[in-house]
Amino acid sequence: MSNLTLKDIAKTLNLSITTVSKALKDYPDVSAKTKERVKAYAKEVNFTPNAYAAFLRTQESKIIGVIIPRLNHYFFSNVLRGIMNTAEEHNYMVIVLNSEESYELEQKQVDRLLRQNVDGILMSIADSTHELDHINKIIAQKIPLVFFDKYSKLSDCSSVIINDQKAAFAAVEHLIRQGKKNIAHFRGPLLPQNSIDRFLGYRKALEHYGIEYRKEWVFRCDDISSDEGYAYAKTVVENHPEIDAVFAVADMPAIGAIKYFNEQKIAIPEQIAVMGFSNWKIANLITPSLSTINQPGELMGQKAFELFYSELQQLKKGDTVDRQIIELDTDLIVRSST
Amino acid sequence: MSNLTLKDIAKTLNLSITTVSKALKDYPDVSAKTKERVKAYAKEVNFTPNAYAAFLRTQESKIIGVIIPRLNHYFFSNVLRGIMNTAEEHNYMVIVLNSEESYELEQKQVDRLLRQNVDGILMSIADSTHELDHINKIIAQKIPLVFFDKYSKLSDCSSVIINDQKAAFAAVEHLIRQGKKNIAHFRGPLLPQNSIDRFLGYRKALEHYGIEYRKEWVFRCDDISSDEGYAYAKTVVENHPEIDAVFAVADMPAIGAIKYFNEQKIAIPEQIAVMGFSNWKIANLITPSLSTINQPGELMGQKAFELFYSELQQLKKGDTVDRQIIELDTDLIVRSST
DNA sequence: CTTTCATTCGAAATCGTTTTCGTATTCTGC
DNA sequence: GCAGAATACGAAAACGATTTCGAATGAAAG
Repeated sequence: MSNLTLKDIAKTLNLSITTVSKALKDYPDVSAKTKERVKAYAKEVNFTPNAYAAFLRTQESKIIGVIIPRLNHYFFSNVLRGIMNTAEEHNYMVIVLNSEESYELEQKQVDRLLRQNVDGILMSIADSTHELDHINKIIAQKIPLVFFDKYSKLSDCSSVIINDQKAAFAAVEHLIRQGKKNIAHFRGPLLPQNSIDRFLGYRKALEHYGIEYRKEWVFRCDDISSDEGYAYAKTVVENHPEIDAVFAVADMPAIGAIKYFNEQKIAIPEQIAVMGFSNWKIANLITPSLSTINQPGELMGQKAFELFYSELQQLKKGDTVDRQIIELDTDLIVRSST
Repeated sequence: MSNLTLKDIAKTLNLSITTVSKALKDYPDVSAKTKERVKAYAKEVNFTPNAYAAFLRTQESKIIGVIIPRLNHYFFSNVLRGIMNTAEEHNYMVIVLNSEESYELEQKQVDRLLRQNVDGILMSIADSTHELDHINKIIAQKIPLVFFDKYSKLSDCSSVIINDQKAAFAAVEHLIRQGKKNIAHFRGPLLPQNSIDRFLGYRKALEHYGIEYRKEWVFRCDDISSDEGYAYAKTVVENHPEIDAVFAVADMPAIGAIKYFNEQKIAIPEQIAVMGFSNWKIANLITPSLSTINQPGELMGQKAFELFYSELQQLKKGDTVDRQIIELDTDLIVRSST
C-alpha cells in the first residue's frame, strides 16, 4: 500500500495530472463537480503529496533546523518542546542538531542544514563561537535565522532572550533583602553574553545597595557543572568563612555547593544562603530546595518559531524583513535555600 | 551565492550534466583526468547535491525519524544523543518527534514521518499505546523500524532493550544483602512492559531469598513522579513503620521519597534505604546520593541506529531482513542511600 | 452566421539529480 | 587493413508535483 501519486489518481479518475493537482489546490479553472470528485477520491485513498517533488518546484521544504549546544539540558529540552509543538501547528518538521558547545561542530551543523534546504534555522550559539562566517552564510542565503537564549551581539538577527542582567540583579537583591551582606558569585565562563550579563547584574545589585565588590569572591565555573560548585563551596568554607551567601550562574553549580554544605552540616540558609539560575526540575527536589530564577523555556521556543514564521512570510511577500528582539520575563522563585 | 547545480558546473567545464554527475560519484566510465577536473572545481565552489532532487530518483531521504514519549527526560535525551551522533557518522539527519506518552499523538507522528519519506523510524512506544495499527502501517511500507527501551511484545521488530527484570532483581538483591528484610516497592503503571518487568524482578528476588511478598507494600506510581514518591514515603512512615527499604521503579519517585525522609529526619540508609532506577544525573547530586541502576542511554541510541542501518542495507540488497533484539547490560550503582 | 468571451481541461516544461543506453573514438590483435 | 573490444562521453528518460500556456467547448453578442 505504498503512496499514491497524482498520476495514479489521474488514471483512475480519467483526468489529467494537471487537473487533479489543480482540483486539490482549489484552482479557479476547475469545475466544482470535478473538484468534489477528486477531493473525495483523494481522501478515500489517503493521498498526500510527495514532499520532495513539491520542494523541487516550490523550494519550500517545510522543515526547520534547530541547533542547540546541549541536548540533555533541562532548559534546552524545554525550549525544544516549545519549538516542536509550535512547529507542528504550522505543519513544520524539526531537525535537531547539537553543537556540543563547539564552534567547529556548529559550523558543520549549519552546513548540514543549508544542504538540507531547511526553510529556517533556530539556534542558540555555542559558548566557544567567536567568529560569525557561518552565521553570515545563512544570512547571505536569505534564510530566516532566529537566535534564542544565547545570541550574538555582533549580528542583528531576530532573537528571543531574557534580560540576564535584570534577572541576576533581582536574585542578588533578594539575597541582600534576606540580610546577606557577603555575597559570593560563582560566575560562568568568559564567552557567552549570558554569563557576562549575570555577572554584571550581580555587580550592579551590590553597587545599588552600597555593598563593596570583592574580586576574590568571584569564582569562575567554566563547565557550569555541579563539581565546580562543590569545589568552590569548599574553597569558600575554608578560605572565606565570612561569606554568607552564594549566587551561582546556574542551578548546577548551586546544587554542587548545596551538596558540599550539606555534607559539612552547614546550615542553609542560616549560615549560608544559595541562589541558582534557570529553575531546573531538580531545583525543587533537593534538600533544601533551591531558590532560583525561572526561565520560560517552552515560551521561548514558541516565540522563536513564531519569529521565524513571520520572517518567512515577509520574505515570500518580498517585503524587507524587520528583525525583532523579544525579551521574556523571568521570575524569582524563592524556596528554602535563601 | 545560492547553491550551484550540476548544470552550472557542466556549463563552466564544458561537459554534460551526465559526466559531471558520474565524475563526482566515481563511475568507471569517466577518465581520470576529467574526474580530477570536476572534483577540483566542485570542491572550489563548494558544490553539494540537492537532497530533494536526489531523493526523487533514489527514494532515499537520508533522514530518519525518532519518536520518544518525553523530551525533557534525562534518559531519553541521552538515547537521542547516541542516535544523533551515530546518525551523523553515517550522514543521516534526524527528525525528532514526541508522543507525550499519548497513543493518538504517536499515530499522528508516525503519519508525519511516513509522509516525509524517512528512511527508517526509531521509536520508544508510549505507555498508553494499546493498538498497533500504526506500527503495522510502517511495516507494510517496508520501512525499517527499531524499538528502543520500550517495545511491544506483540510486534517482532528489531529492538534495543535492557533486561528490566534482571536489573530489578540485582537492585533488590543488593538491598537484601545490606540486611534489609522489609522492602517496599514503588512500582510503575500497569501498561509499559518495563514497569511490569521491574515489578517481577522485585518479586523474584524476594522469592529467591525466601522473603514473603506483601501486596500491601507495593505502591503504584502512575506518573512516575517525585510527588508520588513523596506521598508514598509518607504513607510508609505513617502506616508501615516496619518497612526498612524502598525500591522505586525510577529515580524520580525515589528522590521524592528521599525528600520526605530528609524532612522527617529519618536516617538514610540506616532507618530506611532507598534504591532508584535509571541513574539520572540528579541521582548523584542529592543528599544522600541515590543508589540506582545505570541504563546505558547513549549506547542504546547508537545500537538502535546501527540496527536500522543494517536492516536498510539488507532491504537494499533485496535480502529478507532478520530482526534482532539487543539486550544491553545494566550496572548496579551503589551510593549513600543504601 | 460570425465573432467574442468565459469556462474547463490538458500538454508540456520545469525543478536537479540519477542512470540506462547509445554513439563516437581509440586501441588491440591477426 | 579490418573486425572486435575497450574507453570516454552525452542524450534522454525517469522521479512527482507545480504552473504556464494553449486549446476545445459552449454561450452570449453583434
